[in-house]
Amino acid sequence: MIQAQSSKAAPSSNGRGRPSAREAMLDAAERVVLQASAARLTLDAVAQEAAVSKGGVMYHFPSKDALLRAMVERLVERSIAGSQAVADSAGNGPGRQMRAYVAASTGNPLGNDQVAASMLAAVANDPALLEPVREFFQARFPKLAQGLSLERAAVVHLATEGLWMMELMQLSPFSPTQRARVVNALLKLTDEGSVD
Amino acid sequence: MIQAQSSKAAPSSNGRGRPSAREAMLDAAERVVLQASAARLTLDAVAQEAAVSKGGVMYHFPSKDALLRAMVERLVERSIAGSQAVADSAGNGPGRQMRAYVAASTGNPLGNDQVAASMLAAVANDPALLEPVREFFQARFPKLAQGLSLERAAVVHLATEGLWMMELMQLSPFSPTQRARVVNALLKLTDEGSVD
DNA sequence: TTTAGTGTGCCGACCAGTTGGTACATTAAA
DNA sequence: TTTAATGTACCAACTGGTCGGCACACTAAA
Repeated sequence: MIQAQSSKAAPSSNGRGRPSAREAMLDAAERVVLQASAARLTLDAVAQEAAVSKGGVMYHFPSKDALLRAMVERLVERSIAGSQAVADSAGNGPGRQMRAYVAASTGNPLGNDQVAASMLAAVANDPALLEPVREFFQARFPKLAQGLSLERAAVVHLATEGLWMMELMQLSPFSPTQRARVVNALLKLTDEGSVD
Repeated sequence: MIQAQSSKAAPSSNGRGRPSAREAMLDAAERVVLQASAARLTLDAVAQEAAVSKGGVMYHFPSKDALLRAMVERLVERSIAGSQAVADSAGNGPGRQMRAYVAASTGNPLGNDQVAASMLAAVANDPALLEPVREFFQARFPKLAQGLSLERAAVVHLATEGLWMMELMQLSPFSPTQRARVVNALLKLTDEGSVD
């Protein structure tokens, strides 16, 4: 989807510097989803994974719904930040934004997995929770499409997200070599005018 | 993903003619997922939606896992059938298979919703359940790609699946008009050699 | 033709474990 | 001492699953 922050030096601080147990709990929640399943994302499981009692979890997230909303919120924030980083590092030539996005999205699969976990947990429990993600997508697409035709931009965007989602569900039919060729083709497609 | 059978005249019969309550229960399960969420797919909910007692559900599906596996199994069967129908209706020219697939996948969203519901239930509860789907994908891609370069075929395939998945999660940033243009572009891309 | 038996499909009560959530005690820092 | 942060104990509701029974169709012996 969108690459996360470098994820190591990233935010273990809560607003004003203190290392946040809250963040650790959200991380734990994502781990539960990735290592087990969205259905096993229970408050108990999060507490155990975060090495905290359930009371500790309930303090930061007064309900499971609140936990899920926080997961989505954080994933959107990360996505916005990552998206911004991508935007900054890329120039303004036609297709530059899209190219950087493709590179980032098809790159580190680890950071993306966490994003995926949160999304999965959200859809599984209540699809309406994805509303913020929807807004993010709608806001981002025009930026990515800069300098490209709608068609070209959409195809590249959809294919990139499609690849990500299929790999998330481990449904991708491509070998590593094939995958590399496909990613390359996507990058080439960000050159408006290129034949293939 | 792949369009289902015409879904009306479809199979309400169980092997040898008798209208199958089993199928009705699978339908009910999909409805629960679509109208509520994957997390609310409980045996009780299925029973209620199918207007049957829980014992009735347990008779046909000795465990929840069995129910989920049956959902996946049916979705794959339907997909194979739909895929076959598409293959038959399309010619053998380069890209014909892919074009028919794109048309079918972006066409009736209703049949696809049911497929989506089953997939969602599966990933949410146990991603390993998707194995049959994975096999289906791997077997189908080469057929769809007939007459196309790997790159071209992959991009169209991924974009089509991406569009489907994003719409499933209601994340698509496109207006109906835009969507039509995008689908059109995908269809055009099945003409190897076309610029865009 | 009756009748006893047999298998299928489903019901409904029950059970033990889990789940989200509450209430309150406890601790440690400011 | 207050207050943020966490632990402990508990609960009602729900969950997946078991079990005995029941109605019906069908068969086969009487």
